[in-house]
Amino acid sequence: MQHSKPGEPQILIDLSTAIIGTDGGTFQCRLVEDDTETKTGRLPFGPFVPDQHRTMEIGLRQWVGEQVGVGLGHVEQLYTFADRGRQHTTPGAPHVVSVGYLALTNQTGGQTRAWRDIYNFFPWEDWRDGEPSMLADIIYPALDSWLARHAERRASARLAFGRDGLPWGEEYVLERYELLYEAGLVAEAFTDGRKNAMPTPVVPGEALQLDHRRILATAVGRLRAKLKYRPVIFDLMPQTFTLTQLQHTAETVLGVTLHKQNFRRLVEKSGFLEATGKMSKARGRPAELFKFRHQERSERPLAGLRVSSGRTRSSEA
Amino acid sequence: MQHSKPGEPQILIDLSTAIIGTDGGTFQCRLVEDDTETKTGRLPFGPFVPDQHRTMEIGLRQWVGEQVGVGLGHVEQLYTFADRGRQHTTPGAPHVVSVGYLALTNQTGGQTRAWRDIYNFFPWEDWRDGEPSMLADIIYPALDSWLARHAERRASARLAFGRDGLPWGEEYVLERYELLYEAGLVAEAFTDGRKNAMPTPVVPGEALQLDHRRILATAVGRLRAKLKYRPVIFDLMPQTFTLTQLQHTAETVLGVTLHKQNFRRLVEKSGFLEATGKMSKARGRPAELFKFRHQERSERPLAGLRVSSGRTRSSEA
DNA sequence: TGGAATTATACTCAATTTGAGTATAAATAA
DNA sequence: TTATTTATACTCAAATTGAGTATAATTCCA
Repeated sequence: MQHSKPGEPQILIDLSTAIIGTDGGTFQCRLVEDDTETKTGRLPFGPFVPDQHRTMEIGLRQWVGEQVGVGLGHVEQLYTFADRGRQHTTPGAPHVVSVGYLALTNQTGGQTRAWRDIYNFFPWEDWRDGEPSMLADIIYPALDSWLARHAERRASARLAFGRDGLPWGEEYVLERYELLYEAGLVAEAFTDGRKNAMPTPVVPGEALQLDHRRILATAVGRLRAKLKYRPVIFDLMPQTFTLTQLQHTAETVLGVTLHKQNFRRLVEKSGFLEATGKMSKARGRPAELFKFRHQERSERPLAGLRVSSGRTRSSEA
Repeated sequence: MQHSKPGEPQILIDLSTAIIGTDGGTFQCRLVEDDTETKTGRLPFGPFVPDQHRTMEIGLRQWVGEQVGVGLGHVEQLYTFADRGRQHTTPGAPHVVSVGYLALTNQTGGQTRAWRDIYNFFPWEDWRDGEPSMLADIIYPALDSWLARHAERRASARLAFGRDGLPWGEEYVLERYELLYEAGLVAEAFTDGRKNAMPTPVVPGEALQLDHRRILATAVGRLRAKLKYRPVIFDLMPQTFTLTQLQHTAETVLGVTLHKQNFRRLVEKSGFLEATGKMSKARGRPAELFKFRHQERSERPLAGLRVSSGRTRSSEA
């Protein structure tokens, strides 16, 4: 069990963070604008330097602090990606492993253009107006022709995309992206030099540098799953908010619409909310402003936020 | 964003795997016997060598294959640990980061003594005979005296150990172990040189080398959580099994007892089981032998295996 | 040989949770 | 002052869950 011999290429670890927030119905991720030749964006990231950073999370906070100026709420490690051929591809260079993190913030911002709508990168994930037509029009035909040659992936595709009567599971974001990558239908498959990749991406959706779209997919999938059993949604909210604002945030993250009255019932009995007595002023009847009870955070697992979808936005009109 | 400069110590990545199985009511983990000076065991592990291993999972399978001879079912990456002071502590040596994996097997074995009962390492996690008395006798007093000096960890401790009327959440295995470590009550805290650590471990439970008990705690916590929403339990079962055997496996993993009739109902309607028509022969009335329907694996998320505990073993008598 | 003990399985029933509404209240906009 | 918009309260049936009771099919052993 020798470790590495002198001649072997070094391993470097990159910490890459998907900083996620919402802003009035848009689902945002903080990107860093690079002046590289490629026009694609990237996540804030930087090397993990063990001598300077006692833990990876400390390193992450340093890079985020240097590259981005937002306060972070919940921070969580996602996954460590090390597949050859999906990171830096310069031959002979040290091998780079990336450790992906998810960080939540309630400070998304208009000030810079660095906040991008996450559904730009995964347009098939937004079902708030019903099933995106690109699924039936573009994705399913392309996927099916690939599945014809790769029958062993059929079951995964059924589950991931909820086909043949299976339900769409909003948390399978990574599984869907990975299938599209394997099938050669997204831009990164071509960039990474996969044999079956199409030179022009078949599926709509903007690419990111390196494996950052994969990390972002992992982040979104994890966040969607976590929303259902932990009170992380409050890290995306301002100090006080109405129940409708809270619901819109949940809908934005999950990419589906929810039944209003049932959402109310769920969230009210969860015990996480405290009425402030103040009222919001907007168009219709004013709504009560609530705030998150911090003491409760660690007590209850927030059983709820089960997805029981309401009507879609379009059918609501 | 320079990567590493020439003089900096190298980073090495270790792949460490908790191989978990069950055998007639015992919850087992495969350890490797080392002839080091310490008498503590370790998980199978080895370095990740990017030039030889296209992915980390390939590397893992190589190390497991070389050190252990079992077939693996479900394999899943757990977490990447890099805290300074909790891995190899030789000063000046390259910094080692460990990527922990969980692997399930149905081939645990009497042949070697390398299979150890997981509850040896976490005796407070086994509630099948009711709440272990060491909690009230040893752990809570010691923890409380530490919490008196660390009020900021009070809320985490309440949640992790289910105190003041909160329920015991069987999946918080890692959170409990980490609190005991932070409080200096387990052997590794002393080995790692934490200031508040007791020279003799206060809390019962065998230690492992390096941070392997932490990785094992992560594995058990993840497995317990996953059991409730994915059909991973079948990776621990032999080809055919009775419903009671299945229930015993679930109870062994979760560390609690379950209500028999309701467990039946849950698992029968899940659609994962196929009756074989054969019968088991044992003491009482023969039970039907079932097998896992592989085609179903990817279809249903196995909503169930909610923990609704039955009577404890002791009160059953 | 014939209970007693042991284990498996079927079925019941009340309490709770969920899904999908209807009804009504309190504002603004025209 | 009436339509529109949004918020909130309440209802009701279906499904799920928690906790049993009842009964069937074996082996153990006196």
